[in-house]
Amino acid sequence: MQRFVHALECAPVLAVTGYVAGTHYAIIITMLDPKLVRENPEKIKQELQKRNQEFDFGPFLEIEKQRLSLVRESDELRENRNKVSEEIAALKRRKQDASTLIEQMQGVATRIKELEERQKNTEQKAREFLLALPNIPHESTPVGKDETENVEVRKWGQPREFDFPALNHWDIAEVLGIIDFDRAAKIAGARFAVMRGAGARLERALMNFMLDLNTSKGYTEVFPPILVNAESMTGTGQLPKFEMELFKTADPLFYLIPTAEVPVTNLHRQEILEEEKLPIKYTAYTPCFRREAGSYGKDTRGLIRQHQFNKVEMVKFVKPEVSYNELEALTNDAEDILRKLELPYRVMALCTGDIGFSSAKTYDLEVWLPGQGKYREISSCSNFEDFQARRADIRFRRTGKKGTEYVHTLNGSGLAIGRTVVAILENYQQKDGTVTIPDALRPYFGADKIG
RNA sequence: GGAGGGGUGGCCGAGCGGUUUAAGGCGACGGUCUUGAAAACCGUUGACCGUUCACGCGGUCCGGGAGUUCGAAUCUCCCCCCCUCCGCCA
Repeated sequence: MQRFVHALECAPVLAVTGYVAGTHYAIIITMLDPKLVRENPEKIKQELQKRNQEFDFGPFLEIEKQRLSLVRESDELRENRNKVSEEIAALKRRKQDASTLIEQMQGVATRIKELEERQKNTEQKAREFLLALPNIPHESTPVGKDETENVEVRKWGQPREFDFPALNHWDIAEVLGIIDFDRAAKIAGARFAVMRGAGARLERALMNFMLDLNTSKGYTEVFPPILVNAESMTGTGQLPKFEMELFKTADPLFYLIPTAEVPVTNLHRQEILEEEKLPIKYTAYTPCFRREAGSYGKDTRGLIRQHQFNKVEMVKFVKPEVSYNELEALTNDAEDILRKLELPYRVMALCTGDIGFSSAKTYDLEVWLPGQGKYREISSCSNFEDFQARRADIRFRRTGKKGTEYVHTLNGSGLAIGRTVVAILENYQQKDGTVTIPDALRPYFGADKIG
């Protein structure tokens, strides 16, 4: 029941296959800081144990030792080569014989090539190891083995008391004729829906409502491509591990985004941002596409788990020292949507055993669904710290300081539209089968009820 | 799909095998001059890896990859991206 927005990050850890993006520029594909891992293996190992995952750092450290000595040796040889090449150039300019030096350098060239080959080899191995390491949980992330040990942080709103049996959203929708699952199955397949009439309008009203609310808080609206290349999927961490969760096109190859996080975070891939531009805040509406492989039998009915769904996302690029304040603010912004819609919800701090691969801390927002008598995930707000930024190479420069640092990236749904439709239908259903529309949504919806 | 042009430092732009350790310009920063500013003049001006307590030193980077060579921004091959025109289509 927990997994929705971050289903991707929570898929079982697969073997890393040494994926190499078909790329026209080099991607930095480390995740945790290699130097940090090399120098504090015991500490990292302990931190990752909180996720119930064991890693053997021995082979990695051995490889790194080899790699560094190769780097040193080939750097020295190259230094020598550069110097001698200059001498050769000088001799030739004076029309003197340089054949002895040239002969010497032939051997050096061979040796350098050999070392480069071995260096590349060790780099690849080290990289594979680092790629498989998940992010280190933040100290405030509760330690726990799985979703049963997530911690409820706060609760808002009182679930409504019904004087009639509360229906599931698909039953409500059927009576109203606003969602057509059967015809969706005909034209596409299972896990698709046709929104119709007031249903389609509700979907559209929610998008606009959420985007307007987010932009009023300083988020810049973007409408990005929903097909992206392999580099972008690698930058945010969907590739190589979670390829099975993605839809893709055949020729040419593009990936359909599973969340707006992918194109929006990648907006600044391989950029160095100026300090005064931060924080950068984006909000984006996009359709999202997920294979939902491995979730057979889960939420097969209704709108909860679809191959295609709409979502409004929020993404932030911030300075490291403020990222946890920004996470609280981001979560509050997502909560604000639920409060304005007057939908009861609770906020869960995911425990170390349940947070996503790239996340250091995650809050899930769970909305009350009377039809199921349960709270269900409707938003997931995460701080990735520098984990994604390192991978996607997004840095910033402090004004007046030399050098660069990685930004911290955060994102959260605000909100998943389909699940918001579910929540409205179930929470606002009336005895006569109609559904009233929350006050805040009426200007967007253009009516005060459905039916 | 067809034809052509192009990818060089924050930006513009030269370079087409060895005084390029990437010319020159713009911008930015520091200084001189000035009551202050402008102008002028002088200087500085990236990223990454390794090494060092530090100053520094070394290496790599001219779209990406492979090759030729003692030596590649410069030559060869493959790939990617951008632009222009034609065709086709929304």
